[in-house]
Amino acid sequence: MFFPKKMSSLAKSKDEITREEIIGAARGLFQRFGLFKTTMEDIAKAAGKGKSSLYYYYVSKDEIFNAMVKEDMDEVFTLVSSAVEKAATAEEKLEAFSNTKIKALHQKASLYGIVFGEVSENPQLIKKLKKDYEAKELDLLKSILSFGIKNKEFKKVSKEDLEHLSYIMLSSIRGIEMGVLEDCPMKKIGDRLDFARNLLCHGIKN
Amino acid sequence: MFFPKKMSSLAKSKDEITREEIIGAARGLFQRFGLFKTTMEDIAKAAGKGKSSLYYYYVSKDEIFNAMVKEDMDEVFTLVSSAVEKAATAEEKLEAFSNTKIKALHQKASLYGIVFGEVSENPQLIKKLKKDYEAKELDLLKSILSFGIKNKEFKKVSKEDLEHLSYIMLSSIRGIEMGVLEDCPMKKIGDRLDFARNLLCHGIKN
Amino acid sequence: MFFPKKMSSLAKSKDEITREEIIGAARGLFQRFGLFKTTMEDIAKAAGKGKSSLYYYYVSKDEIFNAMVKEDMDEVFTLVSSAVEKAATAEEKLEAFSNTKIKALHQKASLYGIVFGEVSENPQLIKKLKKDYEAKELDLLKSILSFGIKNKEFKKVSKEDLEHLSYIMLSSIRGIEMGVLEDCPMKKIGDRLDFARNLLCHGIKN
Amino acid sequence: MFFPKKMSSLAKSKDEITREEIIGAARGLFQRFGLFKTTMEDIAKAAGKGKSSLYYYYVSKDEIFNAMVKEDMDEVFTLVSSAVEKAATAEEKLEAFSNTKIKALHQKASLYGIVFGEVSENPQLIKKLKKDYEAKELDLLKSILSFGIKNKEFKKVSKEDLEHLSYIMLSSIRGIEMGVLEDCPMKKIGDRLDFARNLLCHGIKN
DNA sequence: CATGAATGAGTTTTCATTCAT
DNA sequence: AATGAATGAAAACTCATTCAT
Repeated sequence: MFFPKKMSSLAKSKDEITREEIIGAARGLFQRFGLFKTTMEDIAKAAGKGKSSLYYYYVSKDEIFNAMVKEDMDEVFTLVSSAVEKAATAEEKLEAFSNTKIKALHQKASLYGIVFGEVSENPQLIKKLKKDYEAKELDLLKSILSFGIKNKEFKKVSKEDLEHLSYIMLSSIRGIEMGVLEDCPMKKIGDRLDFARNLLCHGIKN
Repeated sequence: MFFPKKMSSLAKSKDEITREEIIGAARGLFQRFGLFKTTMEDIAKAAGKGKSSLYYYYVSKDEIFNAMVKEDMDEVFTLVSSAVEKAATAEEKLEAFSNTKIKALHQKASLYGIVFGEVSENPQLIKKLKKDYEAKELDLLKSILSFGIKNKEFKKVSKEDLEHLSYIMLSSIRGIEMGVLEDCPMKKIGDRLDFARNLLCHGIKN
Repeated sequence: MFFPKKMSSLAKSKDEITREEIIGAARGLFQRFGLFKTTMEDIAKAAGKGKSSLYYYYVSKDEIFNAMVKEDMDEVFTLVSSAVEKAATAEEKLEAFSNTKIKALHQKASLYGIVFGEVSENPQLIKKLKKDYEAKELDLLKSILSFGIKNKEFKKVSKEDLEHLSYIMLSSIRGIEMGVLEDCPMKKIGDRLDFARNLLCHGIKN
Repeated sequence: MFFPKKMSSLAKSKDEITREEIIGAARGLFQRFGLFKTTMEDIAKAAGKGKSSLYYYYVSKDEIFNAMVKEDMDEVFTLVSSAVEKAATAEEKLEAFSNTKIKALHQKASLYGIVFGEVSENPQLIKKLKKDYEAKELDLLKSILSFGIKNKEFKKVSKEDLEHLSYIMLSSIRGIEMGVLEDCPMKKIGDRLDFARNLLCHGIKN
């Protein structure tokens, strides 16, 4: 044979594909109905599989839930950070950050219902996921601010204040994004983020 | 009988007292375990009543939940707005707003689990509650800003921007408050809110 | 009122009656099909109740099972020991012992399937029940033998041998009774026990 | 190929070897957990095979169970009867019988959990196995007694009484052996069997 | 007023078994 | 010869809710 038995890491094994299918089916349900109101029956039906087949791939409903959350978080972060990288100035980077994220969240509204909200059977796992995700976003934000300072776009601030500042920015962005949960139109949320960024820059820009 | 059946609005009828007892018992449970994980059995036990007695006072678990949410929201809002009223300057009012709210939320962490998160059987009701609450907070914030402008503390802004601004402030405050859910110590959250307020004022103060 | 609220210990509360009904319904099933093959559905149907009602009275299937075993054991023992008491001589007492027990077991064949056999979810409990029951039977048997010795019916034996002897007798009786499980007709088992008792009193050696 | 497909009855075909492996793996599980609590998954894992492979060799879980029981019974019986054969006197034969059996059962405690206890899906099969086994033991015992009578070790008895006697002896031995199930130490059970055998030869009456 | 009793309708999960490869 | 994948059928257990008293 020409091909090795172990596929290259890019190709997906059949097992992986099925797992993805299940997660995919679950996502829509979890987003709309939440963890508790979504039943295995629902997921199975949506995935076009037997209920017990789900248990062949995942140990429990909770595991499906957690797997989905992790996947979504990773995806959003990848999108956001690559958009940030492409932007030239710090201000543009900030814009990329909030704009990309808000767009991604639009599709993955689930993340909010999850990130704040329902507690899975294994809350520690979700909490860790959340914490890790936040830490990554925070680092990204800090690096943008540092870049802006080096760049003379922003005022120089103490290391401590940089910490504070980035945290507040992240929180504020999240607070505004929350509107997603309240069916606020994307456009409006985008405007608000722009406004806020603008506002913030007059407080911190050189 | 000497007393009229309909008591004065201040005095509580026995019925009202029992309803409060139930809500009170439910609150602790809902805060700790959420809507779904809290059972009627739990509430009944906590209230020292028979399970079926709860149905004498409330039509369903959902109704208990909604009643509790409303009560908490009202209480927090009353606290916040009276603190705001007492403060002299706009900046002090803003400080009173965030400080009082954060203190109140500390005790009623439930509100966040609820405000974003679990969807009750009757999501419309909770959504309306949320919307009303937000509207009230928004009005309060707008009035503070208006006061500050009239007061010459803040730059004059267009009516439209006032709208935007207040909304963003509210969202940001909420985002920062979110830390409550992540077991962030009160002090730290307070500091962050101070920092943010400060920051904001350099962008909008005269 | 004339009657006290707390009924006399003889009268059964409605709750107790229902519990008995459930146990009664379960008994037939457990005897025929064993612990695992008998489902809560089966028991509920047999008791003329809803499946979930069973859970109102008993925490789990295992609890029903254990309750039944205990009840049966107590009943058999009461029957046996009162029959023994009525008999005059030691040999007659031994006869009463085995005869009464075999008759009782005929109706409660369950006990054997249980006493040796299926392991409930909570094996410790059943094991304790078994041990206690055995200890009571052993005491009874020892007292019969002692009575026979004092009576000059039997040879005097050391205290240690008395212990051994009673244990062996009990085990042998049990071994023979085991035939119940194999659908051996009552009469045959009775005969064998008579034969064995006889044998025990004379030996087979030249 | 040089060798015929059908191997001589001593050599084991690969198929037979695998079947033995499966039975071997199942034995430990069945002994510890019983028929119902042992899953095909467990057996497969223990056998180092895929779950579905078991079905290539055995039609059902029940068949595996029955095959194991049969194997164990045969093994124990072979051990016992060869030990009996080697003994010189009838009394020594009786001793060999009970001692060898008790030692064998120590390792195969399963047999008791099975012989009395769980009912497989196909109870007739197990019942037949049990009956056959019992018949063989009974014959062995009868032959020992006959030998003893011919030998003048034992009193002459009618053919009918011989039947009775051997059955009772078998049952008694089994009853005492039962202690195995209750974690009674081997030594103690051996002592009891000795005591009983002794007793049988002398009687207890004056 | 209050509740003990009862339950229907679900829920997650388990597992022996099948079948295409 | 062997098994990975898939599943139907059932099981134990839960819980909001009803209702007679």
